[in-house]
Amino acid sequence: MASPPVVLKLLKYMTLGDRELALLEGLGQGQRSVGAGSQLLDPREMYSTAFLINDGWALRYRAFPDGRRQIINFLLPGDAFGLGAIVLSRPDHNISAITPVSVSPIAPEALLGMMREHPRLGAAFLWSAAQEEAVLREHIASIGRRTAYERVAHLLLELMARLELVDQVENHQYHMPLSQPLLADALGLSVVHVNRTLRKLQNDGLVSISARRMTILDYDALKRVADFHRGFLHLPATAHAVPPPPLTLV
Amino acid sequence: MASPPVVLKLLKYMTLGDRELALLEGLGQGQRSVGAGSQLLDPREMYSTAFLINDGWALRYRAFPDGRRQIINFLLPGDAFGLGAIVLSRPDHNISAITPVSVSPIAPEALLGMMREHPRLGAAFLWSAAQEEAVLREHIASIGRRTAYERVAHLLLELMARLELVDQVENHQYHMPLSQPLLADALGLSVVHVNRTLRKLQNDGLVSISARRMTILDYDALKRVADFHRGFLHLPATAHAVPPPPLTLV
DNA sequence: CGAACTTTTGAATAGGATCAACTGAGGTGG
DNA sequence: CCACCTCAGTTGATCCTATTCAAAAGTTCG
Repeated sequence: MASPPVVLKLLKYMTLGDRELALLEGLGQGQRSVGAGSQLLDPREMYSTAFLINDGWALRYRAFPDGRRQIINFLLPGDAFGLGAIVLSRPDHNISAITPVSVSPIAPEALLGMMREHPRLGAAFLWSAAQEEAVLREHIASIGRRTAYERVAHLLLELMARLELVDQVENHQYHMPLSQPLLADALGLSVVHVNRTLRKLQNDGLVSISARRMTILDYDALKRVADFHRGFLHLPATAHAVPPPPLTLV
Repeated sequence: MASPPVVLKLLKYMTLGDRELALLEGLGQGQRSVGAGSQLLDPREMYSTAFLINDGWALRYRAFPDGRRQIINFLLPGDAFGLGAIVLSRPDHNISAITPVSVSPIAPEALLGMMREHPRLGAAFLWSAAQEEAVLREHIASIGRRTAYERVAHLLLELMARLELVDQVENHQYHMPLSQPLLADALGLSVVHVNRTLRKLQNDGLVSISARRMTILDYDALKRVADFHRGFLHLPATAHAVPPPPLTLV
């Protein structure tokens, strides 16, 4: 069986020993599946347990009383959520499933214990959290100062880079289950404008989209447009357009 | 002598014992001061040590090649920065001092050690980090979906709420050293528009500004305009317009 | 097959940007 | 001591990016 995405991802940061790998795989126990659209986290309920996403996409959003909403970030396989449970009582945002999603619950104390006894694993998780925060920062830069065209370009590259960490990109091509209304709420744009912008990116020959498959046709041009830097993923080796080969297992 | 701001802040989350307080105060050793405009963190240099802000304001920003820039967040007394040093090699953003700033260096390992041996202090720091991330999320919601008027209103309330944590608000009034160009880069607006928006907030009788002093005249109206929720600070007690009294020292 | 949603396009509008100009407050060096 | 520079704040006029409104056509799915 293939490694769960969280293992694939952490291996991009450091090599892990057998014991560490076993522990990580152990986290994947108790998988449960939820359908597209399910609420995974709700501010009206208390935090309880955290989850690791094994498969599928989810989104974190802030809803306004008048119906507006802003998507904070997308959660991909290998990402965790709900870790606020360690120190907070109630979430301040929603998380819901975009596609059918498979998650594994993680007891926050178990995670803390693991981090205490295996500092290298702890560092790997901290790296993952730091990376997520970097994504948030770049998102702020995007909606604050990039034009619509640049914003969309940047998001498409960010998603590709993150999916590469879990080996879900082939030939600059990946499955992208986001509808245009979702993109609009993520990028702070209207649906109409997202549509026109995507169209223009395709007309300009930078990307090609069909049936939820995204193909990056001109990576370098897109990178230039978006001022995209793979460095925000904070990979240990020098980052390139082509992802580094996974580190060898011990 | 008054408690350093980091102590004031963490006491809003939980009571701390004598030993814990002593350790915290110990972090404030080795203060150094830098002038307004100094660079405190630069992506061109490697991460080294982290810092705790004792006094003054700083800002974290992402600079674009063509001169645009986006301010990610403001750092106030009691905030830490540079903790990425624990797991990352190089920052992906800049931090620079807005006012003269006094900082205390913290060796990342010392912090980790303290968290290991004093889990309650560890939880308090995690709370502080979670709070900072909540600010980032709300910032995304702001620039993504709030109008200019709402955005400015929200920022003014956010700053007040955060300054309350370090006892720097009196009578809905606080020192606000941000120029309009800075506000513009933080809110994703042009300077001209920030100016007009601030003017309108004053004409509407919601706030009053003079000589870097911000006075919130109509907290409730402002809160309604901005859809501001004090809950994003994740204070343990129910949050009110008026801050809860500081918890008694053990 | 119909309901609900997504994608797409056109037309009109508006929120905010850009350009330009003037004022005032510090700072600095001759 | 004042000319000169820079930067913050302000206001008017114009432009444009992105929104809103509207409507049609394609998709998905029970």
